[in-house]
Amino acid sequence: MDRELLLLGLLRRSDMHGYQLHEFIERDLATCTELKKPTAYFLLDKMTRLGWIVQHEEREGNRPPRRVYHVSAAGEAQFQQLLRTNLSQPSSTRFGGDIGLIFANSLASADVVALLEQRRVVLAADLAATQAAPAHAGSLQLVIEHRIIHLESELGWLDTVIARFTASASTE
Amino acid sequence: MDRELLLLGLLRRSDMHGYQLHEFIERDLATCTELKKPTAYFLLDKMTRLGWIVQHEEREGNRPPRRVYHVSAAGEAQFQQLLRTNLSQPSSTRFGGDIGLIFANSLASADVVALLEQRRVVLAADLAATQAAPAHAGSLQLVIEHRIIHLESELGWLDTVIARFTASASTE
DNA sequence: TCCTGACTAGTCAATCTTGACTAGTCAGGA
DNA sequence: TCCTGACTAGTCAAGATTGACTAGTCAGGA
Repeated sequence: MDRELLLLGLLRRSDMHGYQLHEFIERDLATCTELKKPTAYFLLDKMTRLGWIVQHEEREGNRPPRRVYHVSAAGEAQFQQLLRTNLSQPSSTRFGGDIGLIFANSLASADVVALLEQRRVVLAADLAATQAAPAHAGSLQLVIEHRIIHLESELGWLDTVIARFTASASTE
Repeated sequence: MDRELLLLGLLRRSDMHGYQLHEFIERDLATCTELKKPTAYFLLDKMTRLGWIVQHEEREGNRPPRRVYHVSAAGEAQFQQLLRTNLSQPSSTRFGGDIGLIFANSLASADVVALLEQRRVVLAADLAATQAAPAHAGSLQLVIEHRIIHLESELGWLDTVIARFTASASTE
């Protein structure tokens, strides 16, 4: 339901059409969520069926008409509900990268170390890029900081993992 | 592809049937991944089509026959490939819980604080439960530790967020 | 003027995921 | 013996997600 919350929250600020929503999310919110174009349209259609938003055609110049979405009263109520749920419940995170570690003993420890070093480089670059990002206004600042803290934590953990495999590589 | 890696990795250890795989994942690997029953069967069918695994019927007593899966040579190669990719590339994490924070200014700061306190309680309980888990053997130990470190980091971050909203609540 | 490449706006088919269901087996009590 | 509830094994249809595609607009150069 996070994506529905996101769309409602953006539409609540100002009416938009689908493409505009998608662009905004890909450009400005890429750090905290992903929302492909067809998914955005799918969700907008679903929310229209549920009566959370209403759409109307709009025509600008001689460009083809666009569907502009507007949050209804029911949608506003839903937004409040979704927002409270989102804030009060932690979203459980699963680390796909841990699955490889479960099977790491299929490889020589030296190989595992080499592969994890690669992972480390990408992670460190991601952290550096996030830290270098310009200080954003208000609410997005929290998201950026969250990301930085998370990536720092990941790097620290990864280093302990690498250290362990390095140790076992020397005794093989 | 993480789920394919997981299934291949488990089947490589010993042949299993679908239900058995699902049970094992739900019971022992719930901390690091989720894999619903129909998804497991879907992926097993797909991997069979791709030639990564082969299935054969097996009958025990007068129970209904079961399909037992076995990793083929092509599947073994694929496993190595997927494992190396998984280890060398960090899996980018998205925090659905951050979406609510983007719109937190729609609520009174005092309300946000109350909601985040709830989130904190659940998170702390999760951490306590994970720390209390019995020390697992070898590779799963890494996953548990990862989870603990992550949850500690999340709690620390959440506390700074709560502090900020508490501060702004007092000036409203 | 005409062409090219970029931008806008959205659709489609294929794939993936899941809640709810079916259907057989078995152990233990009434 | 018969019934109930739990376990085993898997299916189905509905819903969600995405890569690849379509089709119109527009600016700028040849």
